[in-house]
Amino acid sequence: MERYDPQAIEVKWQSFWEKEGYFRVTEDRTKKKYYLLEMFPYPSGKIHMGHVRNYAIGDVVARYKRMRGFNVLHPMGWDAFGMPAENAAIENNTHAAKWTYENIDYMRAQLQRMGFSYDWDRELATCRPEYYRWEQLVFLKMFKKGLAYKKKTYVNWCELCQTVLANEQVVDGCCWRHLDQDVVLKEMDSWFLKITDYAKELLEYCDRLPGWPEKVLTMQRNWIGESHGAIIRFPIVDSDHVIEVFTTRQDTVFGATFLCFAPEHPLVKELTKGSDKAKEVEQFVERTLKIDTFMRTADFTVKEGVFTGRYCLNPMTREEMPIYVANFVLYEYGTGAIMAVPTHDQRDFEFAKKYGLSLKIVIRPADKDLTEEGMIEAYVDEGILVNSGPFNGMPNMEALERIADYLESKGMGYKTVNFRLKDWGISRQRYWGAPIPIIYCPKCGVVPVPEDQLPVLLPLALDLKEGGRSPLPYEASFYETECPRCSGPARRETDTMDTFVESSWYFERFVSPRYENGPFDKQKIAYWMPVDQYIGGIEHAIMHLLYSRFYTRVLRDMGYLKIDEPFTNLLTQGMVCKETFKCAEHDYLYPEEVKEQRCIHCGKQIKIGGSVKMSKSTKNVVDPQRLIDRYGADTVRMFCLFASPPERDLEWSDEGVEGAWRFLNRVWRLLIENRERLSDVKPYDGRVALSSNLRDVHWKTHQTIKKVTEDIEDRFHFNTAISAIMELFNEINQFLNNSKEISGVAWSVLKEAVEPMVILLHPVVPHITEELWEILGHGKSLTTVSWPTYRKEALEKESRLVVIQVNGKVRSRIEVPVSLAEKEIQDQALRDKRVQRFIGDKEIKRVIVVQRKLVNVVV
RNA sequence: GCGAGAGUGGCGGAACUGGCAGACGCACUGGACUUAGGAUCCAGCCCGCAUUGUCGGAUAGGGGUUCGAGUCCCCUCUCUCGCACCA
Repeated sequence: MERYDPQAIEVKWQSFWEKEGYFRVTEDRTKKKYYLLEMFPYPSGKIHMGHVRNYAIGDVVARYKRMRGFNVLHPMGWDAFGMPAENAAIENNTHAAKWTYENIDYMRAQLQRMGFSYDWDRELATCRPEYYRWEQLVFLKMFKKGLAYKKKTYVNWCELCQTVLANEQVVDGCCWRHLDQDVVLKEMDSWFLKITDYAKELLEYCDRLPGWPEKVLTMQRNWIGESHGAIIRFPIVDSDHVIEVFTTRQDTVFGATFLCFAPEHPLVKELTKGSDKAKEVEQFVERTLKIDTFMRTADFTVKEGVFTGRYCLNPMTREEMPIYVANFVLYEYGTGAIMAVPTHDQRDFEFAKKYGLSLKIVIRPADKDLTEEGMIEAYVDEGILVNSGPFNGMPNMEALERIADYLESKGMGYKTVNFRLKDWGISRQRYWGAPIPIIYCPKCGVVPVPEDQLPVLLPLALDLKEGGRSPLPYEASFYETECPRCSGPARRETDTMDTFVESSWYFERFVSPRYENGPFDKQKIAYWMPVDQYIGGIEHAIMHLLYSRFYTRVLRDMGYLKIDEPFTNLLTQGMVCKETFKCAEHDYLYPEEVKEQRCIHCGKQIKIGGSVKMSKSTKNVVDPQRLIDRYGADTVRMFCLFASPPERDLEWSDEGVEGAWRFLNRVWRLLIENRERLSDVKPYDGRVALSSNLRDVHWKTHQTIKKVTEDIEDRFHFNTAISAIMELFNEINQFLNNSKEISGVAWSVLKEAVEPMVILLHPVVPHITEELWEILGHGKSLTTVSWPTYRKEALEKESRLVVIQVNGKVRSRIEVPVSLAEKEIQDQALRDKRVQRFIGDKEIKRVIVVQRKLVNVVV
């Protein structure tokens, strides 16, 4: 008998599909389009299990939709700019570009070996000028519309490296390359994209994305963080300055007794300049800024601050309020300053207690009395206004509105909506990224590179400087240029763009990846966009998806496309996890470093850790390549899909892979052993009456088609779809094993079961099914075969099992005809011997009958 | 810390709308076949039992709603993801 030889079969069909060009698509108006996209990978070296899982999920959907008659766009490309290339260049003494392109070649071959049905003609890499030139163009257009602007910001800086550090390069407040070197915050001029202009729309459209998981939408809503409130102006004593604060509690303004600045606030320096407080304040600011923001502002962190020596006036009471700098105030949120109402805000209360600042109650609860002296925490609930001049006696919810109106009428402030969302900082002081197309001219200032001079090429003949510094600011041939306006000597921007910019529009470039007259061909974009189904890791739930939604709107407002949202449906898949091995001496160990629960280096007993996301740092990775070599791509695909539903984390199990392998072998054997008989008959057509065994096979066949179709179509639960196919297989197999002689009718029923089984399996394990389909005597490739449909008549059964409970506990089961009336079922249930035993002589209080399912007798 | 999720046998998971808890697979145990088995086939497999019963208990822990809760509500615990320069 022919053995199942996945290596031979898989390569055979991969080259067949490629030769026939089955997955290359063009705009075909006779078919419904379906744009399926998985998040493109960063070319880090070789594919990992996370990729395999993500793309296996996508490939099932792509192949399924094709079989349902859709014109499926399924592209793949590379998110090719980024920091790991720079790190690898330093470590391996190579060039970021060389490293990246080699990785791409290797990983492309791996993806092809997995049999994913991509249209490879559309492949793109974001590090190619043909790609990033359009990003530069869009940047220029954004600059001209005021959507790209520069402002000061703070970055992590290592004095030894003389470079900016990414958050992940900061370890416990120190540089990752110099663990004894404190990271300092350095002020820097950076480019920002004005995503806040779209905050309102991005928020509102969260309600119009029914195809997205609710948890992702909730996270996005919270991230955007809309809050309604007011800006209130506090004039500074002995100064022309007015401090604006944002508050959602303008109802408490009469109780504001001091004011706090965020440490970064520029007015802090100005107000203390030359005063005796200057030094103390500066030291506090410096100390505070070293602590990262979320530790600094955590609830449990002690509220700290320093008095600036200056005062401002409460615009309502005209009383003087001391001005502080406080650790819990965020510069990035609101105006970077707050009015402190210690009686009605817990943080303000703690701060006031610590520094002996005055308290003034302005809201009184209905049910109890409050006194300033007796307060042990802030009163933050609703109540009636007191000590608030004309607003006394007003419920605070009403006062919110009325006080805002009053402030507005007196010019002391205005109602406003504030968002937590900040503008998107895109400047990176890095080499391996897309250059920002701006020129600085001593005479003309900030000048955009003329569009006809694009792209600003990233010079490839450069190496990273000491400490990983970008060579761009040191490379005269790059930065020296002439001003496009005055032709005088000028300097290029040497910052590159955040790689999130590339991934914010690649899905739009895929519709016309070689188009040379603009970022995309409008006709094609009109046909393909939006993406019907986007699939990727849950870790991108906020930033990547929000940036993409923003960027798509920017392109819309520039007239490039007419859609609002890029992704109609979203599937967020969980991580691939595995247990870890840890040795007391040698830290994390690879599985091959463990022998009989001991470390092979020192012989110490190892500790088996809980299952966490596969990663190099915890050494719990499984290399997909090894599995492909051993079992073939089909087995790997099957395991990834079978082990858990996509949105949950996947628990890695080598034994589970073995199980998938065995199942494919069983399917293979069943067909090979019966190939002659199966190819000789026609599938059962429903005309001849069947014996009960055969009727079960027939029923199971149609039941399985229904179940698998619904599992894939409605909820992407491939694990249960595969289970259902396994059940059908078991049914067929058992029939074959239990029958001494198999009639012609039986063979036809078996064929009616086996063929859909092969087709249903095809999206999951495309190679083996193609081979089996051929063995069954079919000429055409399975990729062109339609998805099977089930016959309703085949699913009808004449009787039904009804569960009988007494007081909610199952006590008996009866078979009843489907047509039996509710009353009849109830009677039959009550007559049941076992039920009677449990009822005994107790009184029947109530009987609940659920049609065709259950009877509950309450006694 | 804040925001969002998740928790079911030895393990991965199933139970989709509140209606038989544990489908399917793995591991394990016993048997068959075999020169051999890490191949294959058959059977068993949540826990408990001084009543082996279509008995009792059991879906992280505690409480509630309901004729009925893994599923809905409240509290607690644990784990995971995101937190704006990793992608």
